[in-house]
Amino acid sequence: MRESGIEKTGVAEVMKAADMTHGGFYRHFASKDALVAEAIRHAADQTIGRFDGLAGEELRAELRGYLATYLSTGHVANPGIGCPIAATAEEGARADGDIRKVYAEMTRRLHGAFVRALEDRVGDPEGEAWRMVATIVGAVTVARTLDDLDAVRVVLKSAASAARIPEG
Amino acid sequence: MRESGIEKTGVAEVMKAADMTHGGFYRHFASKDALVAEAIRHAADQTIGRFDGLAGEELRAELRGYLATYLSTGHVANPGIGCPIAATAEEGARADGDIRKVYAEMTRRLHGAFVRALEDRVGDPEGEAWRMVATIVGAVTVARTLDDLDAVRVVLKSAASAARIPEG
DNA sequence: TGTACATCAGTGAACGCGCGTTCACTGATGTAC
DNA sequence: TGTACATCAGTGAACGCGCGTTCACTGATGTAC
Repeated sequence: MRESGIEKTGVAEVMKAADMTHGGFYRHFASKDALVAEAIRHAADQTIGRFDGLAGEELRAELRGYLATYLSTGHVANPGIGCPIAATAEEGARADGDIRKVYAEMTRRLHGAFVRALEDRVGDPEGEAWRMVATIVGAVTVARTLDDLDAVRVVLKSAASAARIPEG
Repeated sequence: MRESGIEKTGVAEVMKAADMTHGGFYRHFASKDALVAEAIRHAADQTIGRFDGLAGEELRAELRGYLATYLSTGHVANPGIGCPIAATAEEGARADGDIRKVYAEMTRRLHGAFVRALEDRVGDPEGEAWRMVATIVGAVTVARTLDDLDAVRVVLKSAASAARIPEG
């Protein structure tokens, strides 16, 4: 879904990836929307769940690694295994019901990790965390529209220098 | 298309909006993809074409107004009349051919306006311009996933203080 | 241990629907003489 | 000025296709006695 878009990913395709026929799908999910909500939740767990329960320097170290990977050409080229916000937020924002909620939770979860990492380090952790989240999501979104790898690198580099976790 | 997504906007719907039946569509466009390319080009002209040919303080004043509108709750709530990058970049990045090119051009066009406005004002106009573009696109993208207007305001405010055109 | 039965994940065909695209046709407009 | 014809935007029905969803059925598994 991150790779081809939520809309374009069919139930049959998902079931085929699990080596099954599409008929059995409704033994597991009430609807395609239920699958989408679950899939986004799962993608969020995989990509930003690693900050849950972390704090202090441990959290900051984890976030520094995260930022380096996030702002890489590999992430730009491979939305399928990357951040679900950068890959599908526009589609998610158009949805309603459960899916809408899952997106709001996911964004808040990522923001929350930055807030915890910045507490006692900057004057306005909430605002500073939002600025960082906006910068990295925007950088990858914008970079993915470009067709020139050199330009992609410049975008990522300037975002990286603008979104840093203060040192120890 | 900005409001409902490119994929979800049908040829029949477009023709109906023009008070016609869908059959006549192909007298005007070779395919739906051709319409999409043209529509995005048009949306880009409408929203960021206003910087073409401007320079110096005139350009900076125009950009300051643009930033104020861009980072507003109105823009977050109304993708249909807002920035095509923030509304459809994820879909555009998945496309190929002409559509892909239109997106790359549009992003470069917005970036170019910021570069011209920052020349002789900052050390690294290219990088600084990319940082600003990433920040505002990311802020609106992220804000649209949120379901709480107060949180939206915080996101926009911190992006606004991070993306400023230097005075005078 | 062996038999009868209930459960339920998975199958595969079928459904209704909306989509992009095609096409024979209409009818208004403009040009040639 | 009037007539014959070409052009072409727009109509509306039809097409093939892929989609989400339903459903009667299968067959393996587990439980009760």
